Amino acid sequence: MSVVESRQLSDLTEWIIMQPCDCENCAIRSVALFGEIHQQTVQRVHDQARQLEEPEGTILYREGHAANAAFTLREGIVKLVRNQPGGRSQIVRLLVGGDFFGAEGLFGDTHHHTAITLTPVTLCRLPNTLLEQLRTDDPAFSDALLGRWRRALDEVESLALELGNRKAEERLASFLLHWQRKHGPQAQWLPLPLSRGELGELLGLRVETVSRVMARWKRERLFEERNRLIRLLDAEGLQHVVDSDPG
Amino acid sequence: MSVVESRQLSDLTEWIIMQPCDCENCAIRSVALFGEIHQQTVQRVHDQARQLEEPEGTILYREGHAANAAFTLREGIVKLVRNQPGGRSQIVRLLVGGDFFGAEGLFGDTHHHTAITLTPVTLCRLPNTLLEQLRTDDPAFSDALLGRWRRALDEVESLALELGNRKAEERLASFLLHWQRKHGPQAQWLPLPLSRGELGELLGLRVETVSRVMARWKRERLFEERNRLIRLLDAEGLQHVVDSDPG
DNA sequence: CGAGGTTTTGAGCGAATTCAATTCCGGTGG
DNA sequence: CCACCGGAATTGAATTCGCTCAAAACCTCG
Repeated sequence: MSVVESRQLSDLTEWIIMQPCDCENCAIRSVALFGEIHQQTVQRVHDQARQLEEPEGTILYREGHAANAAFTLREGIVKLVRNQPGGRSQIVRLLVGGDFFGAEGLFGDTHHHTAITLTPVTLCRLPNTLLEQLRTDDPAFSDALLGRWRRALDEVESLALELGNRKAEERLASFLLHWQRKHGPQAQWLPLPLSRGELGELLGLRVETVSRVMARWKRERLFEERNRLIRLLDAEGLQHVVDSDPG
Repeated sequence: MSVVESRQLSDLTEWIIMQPCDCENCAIRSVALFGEIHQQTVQRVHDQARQLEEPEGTILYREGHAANAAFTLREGIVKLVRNQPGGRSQIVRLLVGGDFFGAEGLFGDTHHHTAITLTPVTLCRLPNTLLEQLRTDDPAFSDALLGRWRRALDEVESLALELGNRKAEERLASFLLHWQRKHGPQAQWLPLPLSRGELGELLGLRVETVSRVMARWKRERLFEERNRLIRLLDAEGLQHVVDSDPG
């Protein structure tokens, strides 16, 4: 577990401090869910959606619990975790600004993951009632959803590819490069708010394995790390690790 | 590779023998894509969709190629494969009767997988033009698509869970039980049209590993196998293998 | 400073792969 | 009908990779 104690998103007091979502001037509107949609729809969202901020380590919802709302992530990073009966768990997706998640309620389902913030986040909460309205009233909304879902499927398939076909070092190198791309290739210092254990949960490895490899790579100056930021010093070299599979 | 030589779905001659899809009385309509949809929509599909039959080993489409049509699988089994630069590949999904796949064209994308038949199949081909019409005209169609996509996401996440957290025997046992469930718990003999190598491609294991485990299980009479059919003799025992993880 | 969590490092073990060889099996042609 | 062929399945031996167990070093925060 993290050093941060788990908070629950359930206090009534939370609701009082929540602000209406500033949809009109939302800086990330172009990448967020409602980029492609009617002004009228945006207005409706504005009325019903609520923006909230949460610290690191907050459980936004739990696997198996009723799905009363979906979220749009504006700022920060969230992990979606799926648990196994046996006590282990798998991070199935890392969410960054602009991502939409938690809409299982649209199908009358409970949540399929546990969503936990890895950094302080700001997000918009979209109640089920709103989602239902949008789906029935604005066909562009369904299309947007469809696109999101397809992209999510794509990402998880890539993850399965990694898990099934690559060995430890390749997975780690591949992840670092992927993370770099996700934050723009020009970015120097990337946030990496994942513990070694969490990297393991994502890549199907044990803490010790992750630690060993990353410690060595730091010694070999393939990358450096400060606080929870990393900088790739030799992307070339990392790419070489990925490609070095004798398959 | 399989003993079946790869056929391509491209001959013009194929088109001549294709029949209009019998959507009205389609036996699997309730489970197929258009179960929940207007009569008018069904009619339109009837006009434009074409039913076709293909033998085992047919490549329906290739990863990276233009996505001109999607398919509904009526009978048979299809694998969706994703390739790695390094030459390896991962089966990301096994499709059975009623499944819908290959709709990447809806987003202007090329196909994200290679689709290969594992048995003789009958399927309906839905050209992009039809898909576009349906999406814009019938909101229920988008909803149905959404549901399909969500279920697919769910399955792939489960696969990632297997690949990331379980060891060889657990994955195999888990797969056999899952396959049993998929064909109805009461079914005695299940088709298993996957070679050992293909099971490995699905579960992230080498041929030899799969063969060793399955050969042992046959000796221990956990299941039996004839032609390409299997019968689970001790589902209890297999479940125990799955649960035996010390995690 | 001390406590609790995280990271690192070491040693030994077990699991799965690799390489290599043999057996099995269905189909083909003599 | 049977020998033969090619691909798939099986089995063995050696190796490598990642895991487990254990302990030490490191933070960070109270």
